[in-house]
Amino acid sequence: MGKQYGKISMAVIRRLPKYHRYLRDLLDKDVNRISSKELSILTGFTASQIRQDLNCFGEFGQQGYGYNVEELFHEIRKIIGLTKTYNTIIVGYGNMGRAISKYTNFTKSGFTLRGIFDNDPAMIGKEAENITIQSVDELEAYLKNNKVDIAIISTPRDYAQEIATKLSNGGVSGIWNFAPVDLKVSSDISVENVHLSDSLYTLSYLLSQKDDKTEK
Amino acid sequence: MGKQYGKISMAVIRRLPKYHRYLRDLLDKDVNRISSKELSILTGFTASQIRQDLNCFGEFGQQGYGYNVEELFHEIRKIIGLTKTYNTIIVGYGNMGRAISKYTNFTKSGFTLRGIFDNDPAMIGKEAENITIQSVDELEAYLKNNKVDIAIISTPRDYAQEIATKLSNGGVSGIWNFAPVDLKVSSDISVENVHLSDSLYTLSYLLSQKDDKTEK
DNA sequence: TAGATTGTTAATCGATTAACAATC
DNA sequence: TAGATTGTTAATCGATTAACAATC
Repeated sequence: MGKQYGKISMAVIRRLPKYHRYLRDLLDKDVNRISSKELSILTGFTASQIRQDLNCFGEFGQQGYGYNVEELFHEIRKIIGLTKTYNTIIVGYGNMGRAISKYTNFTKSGFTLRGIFDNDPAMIGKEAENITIQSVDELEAYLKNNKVDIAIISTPRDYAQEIATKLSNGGVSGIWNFAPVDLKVSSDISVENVHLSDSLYTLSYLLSQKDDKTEK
Repeated sequence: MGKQYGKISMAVIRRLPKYHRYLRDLLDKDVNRISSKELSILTGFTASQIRQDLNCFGEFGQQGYGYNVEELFHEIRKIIGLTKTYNTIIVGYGNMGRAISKYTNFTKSGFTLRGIFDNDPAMIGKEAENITIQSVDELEAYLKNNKVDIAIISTPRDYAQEIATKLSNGGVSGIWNFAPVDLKVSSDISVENVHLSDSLYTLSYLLSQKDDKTEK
């Protein structure tokens, strides 16, 4: 399932979701065709870059016409892997874990929540999102019996690595990590980090620099 | 407050929080000195890159010795702007807004939550985090009377641009945006996006590519 | 002093942009 | 057909890596 492409740079890969977003919007507005030039105005990428990006995956356009929005949208969905479904679990059901689990967009997109794990005895056994919250102690057994594609780590910082190791040994394919640490896992596992404080700190830096400009 | 530096690339800026993280860990472990070589092992950046990065902001090291951990940590904090405090508000108090507001790390770091806004009548007037939730209708008046450094947008997608415009007109310095849209605001405002679905889609792409490798 | 490691310049690598022939 | 726009190659730009003199 899904085509295997040559070596695609992370820079290109991280632009794919943005193409997806704008193409979906265009589709919602019943736009039929779009040129790389028009798409460049929307996305802020150059037309040249857009054509280069798309050509990593195939020839989706037509000279003199541009791209068919619906067709390109579906191609991008296939490229990203959104035509598949993913068995997902959440480990760490605190504020962030809950917020993620209730983010309906994900389930709608084929990321199906199958399990919730926490270490708080007060929580274990309760229901959330139609799933019974399990103890993290049962995580390893669960992984033996169930194929998990994506595990979401939303535990406190100090538990994250330990959980990641268990997930890694348990054969999980990918980890979506919300804990503020860089996980060490075997190289056959993909880890995507959401480092919120790193993001906020970046904003902090930009603001500090701005202050100075206006002061001088 | 804060030094004004030359043109620093975003690539460098986005590495700063990672330096911050590892230096804090080293400080916690009472490590006194560290060389670019040792730091490269921890962070995964090359030693050369680390020295280049740090030299954008000053000469913090010493030949033959390396860097003093405590000193470098505090320099990085100053560079990022973590020695200041920021008046912060949250607009959109759904699952994500709540999760962010309870993320104690932020308040500890000097990001002080001053206001919460939502458009749900059932919520307005209630207390959360010792703050009375206000109606978004009062946002503009609030901005007239209060200096807001950072506004967090965690509204549904379709409200985000409208809110961003109000924040922009109201003189907010920076926006930390959790809504899955690219906001159009005046160029003197810094916007830092947390596009969760973009992040998940990136992971999805990586998994799709992996599947194929193992199948062939 | 000798060894270690920085700060910094030069070389390399990769990503972005420009240009244009092919063609719808 | 003429105009538009792609796919793709070549040129440029910027970021990373390597090298090394300076010096603690």
